[in-house]
Amino acid sequence: MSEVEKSRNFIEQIIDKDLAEGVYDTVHTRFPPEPNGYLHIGHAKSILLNYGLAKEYGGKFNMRFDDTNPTKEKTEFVESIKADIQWLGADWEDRLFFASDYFGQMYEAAVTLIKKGKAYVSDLSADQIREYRGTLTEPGKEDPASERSMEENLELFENMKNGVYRDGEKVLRARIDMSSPNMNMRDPVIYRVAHMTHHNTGDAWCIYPMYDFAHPIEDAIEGITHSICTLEFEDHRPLYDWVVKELEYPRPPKQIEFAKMYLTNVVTGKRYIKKLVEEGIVDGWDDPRLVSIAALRRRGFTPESIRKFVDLCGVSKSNSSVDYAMLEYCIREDLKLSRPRVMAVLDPVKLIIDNYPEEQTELLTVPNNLENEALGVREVPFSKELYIERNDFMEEPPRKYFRLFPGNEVRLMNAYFVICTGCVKDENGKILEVHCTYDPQSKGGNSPDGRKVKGTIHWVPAAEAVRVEARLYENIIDEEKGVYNEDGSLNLNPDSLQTLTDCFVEPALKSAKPFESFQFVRQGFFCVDYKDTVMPSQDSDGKLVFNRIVSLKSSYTLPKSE
RNA sequence: UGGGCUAUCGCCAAGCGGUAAGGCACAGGACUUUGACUCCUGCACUCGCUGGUUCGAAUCCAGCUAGCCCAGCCA
Repeated sequence: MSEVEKSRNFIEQIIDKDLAEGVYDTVHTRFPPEPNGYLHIGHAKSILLNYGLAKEYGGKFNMRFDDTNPTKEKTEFVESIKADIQWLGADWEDRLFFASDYFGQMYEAAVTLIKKGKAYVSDLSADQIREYRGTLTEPGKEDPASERSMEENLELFENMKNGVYRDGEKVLRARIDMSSPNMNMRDPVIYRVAHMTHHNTGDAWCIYPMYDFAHPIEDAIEGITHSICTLEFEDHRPLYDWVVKELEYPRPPKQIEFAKMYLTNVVTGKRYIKKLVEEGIVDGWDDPRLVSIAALRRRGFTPESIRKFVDLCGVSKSNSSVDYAMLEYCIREDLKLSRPRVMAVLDPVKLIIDNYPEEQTELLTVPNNLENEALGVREVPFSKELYIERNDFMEEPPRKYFRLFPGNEVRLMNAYFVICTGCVKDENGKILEVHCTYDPQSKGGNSPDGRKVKGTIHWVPAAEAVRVEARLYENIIDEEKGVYNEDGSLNLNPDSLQTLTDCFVEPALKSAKPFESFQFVRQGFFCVDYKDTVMPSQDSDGKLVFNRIVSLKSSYTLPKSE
């Protein structure tokens, strides 16, 4: 009766302690993307982690665009990022912020540092700064400008703001320690000159704060308690702490780092994806073979499945790569009880019931999902000519094959028992049609005399079935060789997309909507592709396209015989 | 080679001095209106290595080894 208590991850343990010791009396998190691209599965972990923590502790979660570098940011990404996060179910309520809205406060903060003698304007070029910074093993040298008077620094910084200098001519540096073993502490640049139009502030500013200076201020302004980021920022934490300390924020936020999540055998790098898109190998950043949030959505993953996945993966500080099978498991789990289980024939061959009345069609009422009655029932027409899966018939069956072969009786799912009587082939031996006779007493799939059949196969009515396109997607990268070949070209799996154009689904699916998912008996889970689908209607043929989300676990192949 | 971080089953991941949770994957078996699903069962005498402390260590100490990150006026 008592469930095993779920172990608390290391971040929860830190928060528990902070709360217990009164360091904070609430939990306030945030997700701070730079609007310079689309979100992928890795971001989902960060989003859901931050949102989940806020919810768990009854705190708040902010959405904030970290737009401090106008050279890389665009408004179009702001909208797509918001849409993805909403789809995932992370609710920022009325707390949507832009770092650029704090530029005024950041400027004042910089002035404060200058007045405290903790920042100075440097005349060094980017190259010189690099040179003066030293190397990993050698300490850096003092900036010649580091001893400038406070008054002069104030004037110079104001000039920077007023546009007297060209890009790169002057920067503001924090005065910390040029010989620190931590490169980030060697008088980091905190403000640079950039004459550029910002997507949010336009031309109001020509100086922009650097991440290391801006981020802690953003967090402090918003009252963030736990500023969660990824491992590569660990070395920046001393600088983060330095900023909030020098600026004397009362209850400064605390930075906590966790390991990014990687998925095995999928491409996540923006560079690679850009190349795939440019070369026309994928049809955009939402191509179902990719793992951007939009791609996963298009392929048919549900927000619930992503949430479950992130939850299952856990949080830690060790770099890891999660098996793609875990993601597949999560979507199967979600869909198998929540979506109808319908019949689709991907590789059709005609089945003719010789003793079934020529002109007769009956409507069979079948359950949508045996394990979830709430999903109701639907009607499927049944008549003399049907389509069945080509591999559901074998003229000479191997051992343990218990579907259709001459003389064998099987059940047509939800319909009747049929006994196979043979097949018709063309001159090349290709099977054109399979013949059988049915038992009228076995309607619904059970015989009154109680006899059993070993096999049950799925079918669609030949006349009424809807012709559709099915796409079977695989991960685009070959798991053996990696992303690149030796000559630098991308190493692509040529079978990453298989399109089957001659498929049939039950007529009930004619009204399927974009993003709607179904479980196709023995074929796996499919989702209507919103991008390519043209809904069939009475006056047009239309086009219904299904993307396979994930296949069933080996139900498609015969078990190996001993 | 300076600094920071990480190392527990094929993949994630608990564990925080008292004698290795759980999930995915995998393998058997039962069940089944599809062989899926479901249900059982199995799956680390061992925690990167080597020493030490202790009645007792994956957990503490020391020394190694391996991997990741840092020398943007990116975030």
